[in-house]
Amino acid sequence: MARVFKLTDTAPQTGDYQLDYEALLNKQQLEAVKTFSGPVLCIAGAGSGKTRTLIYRVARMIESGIAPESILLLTFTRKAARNMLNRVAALVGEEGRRVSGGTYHSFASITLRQYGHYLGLPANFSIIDESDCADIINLIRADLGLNKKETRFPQKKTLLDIFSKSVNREQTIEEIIESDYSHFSEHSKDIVVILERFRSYKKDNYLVDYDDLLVFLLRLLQESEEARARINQRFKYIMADEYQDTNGLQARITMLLGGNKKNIMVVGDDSQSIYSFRGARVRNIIEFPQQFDDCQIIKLERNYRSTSRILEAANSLMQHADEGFKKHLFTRREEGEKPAVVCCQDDQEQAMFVAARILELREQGVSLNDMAVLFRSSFHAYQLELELKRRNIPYVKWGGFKFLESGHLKDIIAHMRVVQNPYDQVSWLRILLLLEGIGTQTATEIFRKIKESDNPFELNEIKARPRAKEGLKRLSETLKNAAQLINEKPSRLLDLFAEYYFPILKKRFDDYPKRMKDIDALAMICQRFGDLSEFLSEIALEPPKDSSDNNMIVDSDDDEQLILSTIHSAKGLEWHSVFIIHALEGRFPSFNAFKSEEQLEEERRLMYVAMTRACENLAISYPGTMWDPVSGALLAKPSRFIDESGNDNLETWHISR
DNA sequence: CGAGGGGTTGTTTTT
DNA sequence: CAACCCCTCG
Repeated sequence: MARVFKLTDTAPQTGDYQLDYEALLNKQQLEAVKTFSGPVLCIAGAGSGKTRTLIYRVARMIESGIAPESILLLTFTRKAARNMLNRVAALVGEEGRRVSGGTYHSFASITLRQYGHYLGLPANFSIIDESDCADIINLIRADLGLNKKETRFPQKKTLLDIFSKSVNREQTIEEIIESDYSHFSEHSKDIVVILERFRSYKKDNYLVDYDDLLVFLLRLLQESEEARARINQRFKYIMADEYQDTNGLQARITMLLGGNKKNIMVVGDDSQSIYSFRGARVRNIIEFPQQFDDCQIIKLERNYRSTSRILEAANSLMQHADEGFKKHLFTRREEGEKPAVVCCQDDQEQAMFVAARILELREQGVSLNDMAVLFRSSFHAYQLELELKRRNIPYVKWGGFKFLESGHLKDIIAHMRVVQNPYDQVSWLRILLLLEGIGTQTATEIFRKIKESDNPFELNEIKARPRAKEGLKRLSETLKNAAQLINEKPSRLLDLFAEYYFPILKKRFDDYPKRMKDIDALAMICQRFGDLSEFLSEIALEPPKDSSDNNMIVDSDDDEQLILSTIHSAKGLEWHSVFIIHALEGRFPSFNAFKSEEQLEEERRLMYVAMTRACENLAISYPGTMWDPVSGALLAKPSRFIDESGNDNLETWHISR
């Protein structure tokens, strides 16, 4: 009898672990945790303890003697990464902090600073965010005279969307225009010209945008064998979370990071893929195993989160979906209450219902922190926000609004950028336009002079109208002072500019006290950084957008707060009680999704994500009728997803006044 | 050329 | 409720 001897390079499993993995995990979770080598696909249904599994896997690796630095954990948000590293540290101690991790974008940023020279990219490149890109595109468009066309020409934001889709979906500009923006097809030549100018602008100014980060990282791994070898040397175990939301570039990056050993574990759930609008491909996770001959597939189907009533409704919804991996979530939790379906008269009544029900639950002892209201798009919550304010219910809103996108903070940051890079055109224009007596013409003219000058902060000689003199002088003085502080902590610079900016703020905005508080909050964040360029690139990469990042943007005297969130931002989280509002055809599913079957599928998965956030209580509500100003239609049909969740699984509630 | 008023527009979702 | 466009006045 021949014996097949299986070679593994897994550390000895002698059982001398500090943690009792067998007792702490279920069978499937344990299997995922114990398998270190080779490719592994872990299909983790909603609430199945995915994060727990990842954390214990890292813990066990470290306990087995694997160097924490050689483990790379790629997650979707930096918040998730930080959260995970904290939990690992709580399990195995400080060693856990040495695990490498972050988003694909932040990983790209760090790696490119180190190895970018292999591509001819200088280490001090600046990362620019979306609105920076939009500003640059605006400059180019004006320069080309394309802003004064008789026929409708796409807005800067739309142009940026087209460029970004083209990168992330790996299609040509023409293809994107044809499929998504066919009404602009007559302009496709001009759009391509703008893209070319945009690219060379970024190259000349050492600017890198979000999409470039991925493109350059992939190129680095593909083209420089030396860089790839060094990176593979460093990272021996790759784990990627939320793999269903990766795009083609990210998938190839993951494969290349795996090197020859292919110690790659990807975790995700094809039913929760909700980012195809920015190029995510469910295919990545579905076809993952086919790229290897020895891929292990582990499914986590036991749900620990929701009551069985909620789970039944969610399962029923997904029976209408075109699923990749068949799975059926089950729970051993109690039955619980049926999810409620609440038909309200209109938007206003819905807001009143949600607010009143929240207060009722609050009376019953549910903390506001354990409740959340979820919606498809952030503006769906406007009415509710008014109602909550009226009733003094404290809340925080996630998604939509971005802290750093507000004008006053961008102004401050523009000043800091100019100190870092005195030839940054977009920032110069921005700060010059703030001055009295200076408009676009003068500002452009001044910048031309600055570009040729050896002493860019010397503005006193510049010719401008008399009323602009005073402002220019003050700006010039401040910038010269700032230049002295360039190697100090960036918060000193920020303080300097905050003082300089205050009179401008006061004149420009009536609500300046509120905006001043934002600037203070930014100063708070800034204190964490020791170096100007570090601050500027971090802030571009992950705009801190809510108080949950311990950024203290919200007054901390309310320790109990209700969460309002877009479903996208609610990913991975859970609450005792969840409200889903505006479940109305045209809102959710959104009008924009009626165009194609795939987009409707994605809306359904979005509803699935929303429903599975709830542990005990779920209420789905909709206004009976509502006027939609965009389409000019009267929306009056409840969302198809309510029916699909199964009438037997739901309980209808009526409102009485 | 700049400032300020007024009207219009159109809003998915995020790194 | 923005951001944007267009207009008029100084």
